[in-house]
Amino acid sequence: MIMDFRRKKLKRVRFAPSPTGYLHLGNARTALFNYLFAKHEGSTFILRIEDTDLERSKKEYEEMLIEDLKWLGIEWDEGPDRGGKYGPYRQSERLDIYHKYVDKLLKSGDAYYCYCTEEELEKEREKAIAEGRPYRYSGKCRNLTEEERSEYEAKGIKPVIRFKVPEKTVVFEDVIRGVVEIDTKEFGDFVIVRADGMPVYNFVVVIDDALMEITHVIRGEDHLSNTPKQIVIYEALGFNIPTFAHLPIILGEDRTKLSKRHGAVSVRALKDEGYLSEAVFNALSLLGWHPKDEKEILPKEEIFKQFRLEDVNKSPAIFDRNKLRWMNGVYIREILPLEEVTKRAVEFFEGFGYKADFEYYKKVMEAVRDSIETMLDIKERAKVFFVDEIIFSEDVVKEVRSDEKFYKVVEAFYQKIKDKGGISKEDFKTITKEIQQELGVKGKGLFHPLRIALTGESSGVGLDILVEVIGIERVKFRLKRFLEYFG
RNA sequence: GGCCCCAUCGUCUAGCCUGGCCUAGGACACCGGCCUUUCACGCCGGCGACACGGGUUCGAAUCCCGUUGGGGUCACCA
Repeated sequence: MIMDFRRKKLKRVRFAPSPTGYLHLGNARTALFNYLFAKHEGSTFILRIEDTDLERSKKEYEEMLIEDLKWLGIEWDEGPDRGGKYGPYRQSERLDIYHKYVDKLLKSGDAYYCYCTEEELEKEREKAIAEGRPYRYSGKCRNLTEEERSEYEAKGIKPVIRFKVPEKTVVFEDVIRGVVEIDTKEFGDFVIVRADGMPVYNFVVVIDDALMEITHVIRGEDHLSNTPKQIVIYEALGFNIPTFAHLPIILGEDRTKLSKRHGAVSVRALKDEGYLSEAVFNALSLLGWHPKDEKEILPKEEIFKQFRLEDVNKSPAIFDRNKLRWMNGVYIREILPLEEVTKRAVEFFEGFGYKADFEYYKKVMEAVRDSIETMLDIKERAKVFFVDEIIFSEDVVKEVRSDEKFYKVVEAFYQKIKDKGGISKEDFKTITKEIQQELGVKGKGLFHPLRIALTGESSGVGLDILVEVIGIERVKFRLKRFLEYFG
């Protein structure tokens, strides 16, 4: 029994963004797949902030990252905002830890000081490119004598620290890509500590993943070529090597890696454009992965249940906005309860200057939710519930004038309601039935004039609902305006 | 350019490992129709793909080789 318990060691995964901008969809998908894996396996999910690039990292970005992740519905067990046994979870706060391991590598001879200046290296690099061969660091400073070192120091050159890469072929098995083999000749001795003393990504990521006891490193395919660099460090330090899973990257419509230049591809932008987090969550989980049956609208629990890393496909995917739009529409009209969609819609109503109380918003949402796909669509679709000053376009004027029944229909309707104190959907139906019989108009011939009179538009929500929601006084007001305008 | 990865409708994908059930399935988009006395939702139908060329095999989307195309990566960024 005790053995059994020990064997069931919890898996630990992490999402490690650098706070250099908004959370974009590529990273969001990586975070999501880590989260899905954690949920499926019952493992621990860690958020770690990779802010060793002092130039680009900003505290504000970290806060936005956390906000966006939470909005998406991704939760972590340990992180900079909530602590945990393996903290701190911000790399800028772990510098002393890194330096301990740098010293260790220096002592064991696995790392060395390098005094080559950036200018020198740049020259070498240019030369290599000119000669058509790939650039690798020459290893010039690998075996400096104490005298040579003191000479450089005396000149005031601040050294970087490089890892002494052993000559070998690194082999590892990636959960998604299978066996990957890369020769260390491909990269050569790389920098692990900058001249300013700040350690570099490929080094710190190893220390953190090892110390935080990460068992599965799930990240974007763009890190595939970094993996052997990291493995040689794991080996030099005697750490356990985690299991790797490199996700296919997400491409923009031009088939290159998704980035800022592809326009609004941050989750923040999606949120502002009126997408629901549930829909984004659902759509993102279908990029590179798919459930066993053909149902695509899936509640989170179902995704947790079915998600398996082994089922993630290898080919990159282009993010399909159209499908997200459609899916968002499904969530708006079918999945979320009316009360909930209305809550989400409030800020948009207010943003459009459509002022009303929650109950009114709810009625409007009930009327329009079948015909909108994002909250931004509310602006056009719900306008008729808020704006009484209708402007008749030239085309409308022409149309009304050219059809004598047009005016008559509206007038007849007005006559029937002008003394009423209220109007319901049913009232509307009865009245239109009467007009149908009296004037001999039906279908479009009947509804179109009323729609124009009440909204100025030739399409929109069901009129029976419209009149009920805006109420008798506003109906009278709008009809009277029409009649006066064309009378 | 070196190295690595990928390759099914326009897009997301099922099938590929364990060849025959594939006349290649689903979804979005698009087109047409039905429902609705108006709008929308919904329903039904249509269009549309195994990158190419060689093998292997009785049989290949599925296995092998090559070609082409696309992508990633080559920092004192992450």
